[in-house]
Amino acid sequence: MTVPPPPWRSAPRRRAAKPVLSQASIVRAALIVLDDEGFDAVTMRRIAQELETGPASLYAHVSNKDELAELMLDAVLADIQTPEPDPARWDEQVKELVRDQIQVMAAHRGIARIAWDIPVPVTPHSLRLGEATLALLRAGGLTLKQATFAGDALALYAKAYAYEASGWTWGEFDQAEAGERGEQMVAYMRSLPPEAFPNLLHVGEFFSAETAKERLEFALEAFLAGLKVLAKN
Amino acid sequence: MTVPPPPWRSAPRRRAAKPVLSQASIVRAALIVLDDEGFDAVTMRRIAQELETGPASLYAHVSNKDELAELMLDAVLADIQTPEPDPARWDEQVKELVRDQIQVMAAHRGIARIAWDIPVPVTPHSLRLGEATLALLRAGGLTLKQATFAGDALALYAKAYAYEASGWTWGEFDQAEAGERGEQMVAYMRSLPPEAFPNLLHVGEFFSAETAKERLEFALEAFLAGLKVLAKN
DNA sequence: TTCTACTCTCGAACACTGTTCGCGTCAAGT
DNA sequence: ACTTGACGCGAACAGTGTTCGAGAGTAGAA
Repeated sequence: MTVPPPPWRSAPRRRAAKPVLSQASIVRAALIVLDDEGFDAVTMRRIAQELETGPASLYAHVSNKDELAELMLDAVLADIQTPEPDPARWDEQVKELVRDQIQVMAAHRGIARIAWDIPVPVTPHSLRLGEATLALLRAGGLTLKQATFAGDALALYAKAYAYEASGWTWGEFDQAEAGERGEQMVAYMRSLPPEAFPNLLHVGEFFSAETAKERLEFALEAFLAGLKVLAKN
Repeated sequence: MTVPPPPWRSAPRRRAAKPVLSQASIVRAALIVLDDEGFDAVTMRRIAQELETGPASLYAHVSNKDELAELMLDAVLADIQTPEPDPARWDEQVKELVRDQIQVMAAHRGIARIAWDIPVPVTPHSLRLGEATLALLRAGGLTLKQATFAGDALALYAKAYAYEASGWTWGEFDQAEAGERGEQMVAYMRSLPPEAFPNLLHVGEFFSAETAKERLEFALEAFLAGLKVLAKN
């Protein structure tokens, strides 16, 4: 029972009025929803709503939610610049690249979660990052095989770290609740039986959100120091 | 409109006939479903079906699906034995502990995925493992702070590795398809433009499922070598 | 200009999820 | 023997990703 539009009012010509739907615009909208409302809010319906349309419309430009996720990740990774390898400070460059990856993922809370849902990322910027990492590691004197394995481990750790970090700042608790939760954590650990948990007892203070960066730096430093040892054999 | 049971047939007295519902039995059933049919099959309905009941019945013993996930993880971690620290071979002990964690998670494909959904694991066996790791690292001469950070990194990497490994053997493709996918991978990488991806081009062969164990060993060796370097300062 | 062909849009529906409500039934306590 | 309280669970709700097919709009051909 649809009624034709009244002839005295010019037809709104919606098609031209609102920006055309495209893969890029869908990805952009999805990222906006992700940034504003978090991972759980990124549903096909919510994205469609953002574009003032229905969920079915998205499937003309994106075949899957998984594919959309891949596109989102790639769009985010595009912000990372890859350096020219400098053999004199290759280790610092590797660290920098990992830091950049994590920072970019932190800028879009929840993208790390999405990254885990993608089995093998073969998008353009993923490949670019992979190649750049390999080049740096080779500049450090590692064989291709060693570089491959090291790059895999670094990528894995970066994703894991970013995911955990996004959990801290976007679990289900908002910023205010996070601090409270942290203190509860410390208190709980202190309450453990001392004879069974002599070490864990005092760990609470090292585990706050403030030490997150420090934990990252430690892991990077240790791993790269190890790489230098292995490279000499 | 329920009809009373016919009097000539003795009422089945179901309540006593089938094993009583309990938290432990629910966790057991959930793990069976996970092992047999994978992560996606672990739904409240499927678990209930396994126990010959309805989904609502589970909520009397388990408040959440998240809580159930935590219980499942803890049940799996129970299989890991924690060693007495031996300062002479602490590094080998750390490796062994990480390997055990990964192996146990590989035994229940998909449990790694569940592990990521748990923000901060504070179940009994998680704590036991954490304490054991700290003890080993301290035996290696690390300060408590260093040990905490190192343990965090190792736990993160173990979870990440286990998750990726479970993806290879249980993505959406079954065993036969996995090999095919792997070869497609190699072929695709070979087809990349050589001037832009001189290193990635030759990486395919190192990335098969067969080298998974080798990658793990490399990462462990590098990280622990790095820890030894850092411990001396 | 008129008709056709084709692409894009999108309301409605399907099968599925986790979770809650509340009725009924059962087993033990008084 | 009767009450009581806890547990089992059918049905329903709100939400998910995805598909179908009719409709609208545009562009090209006759």
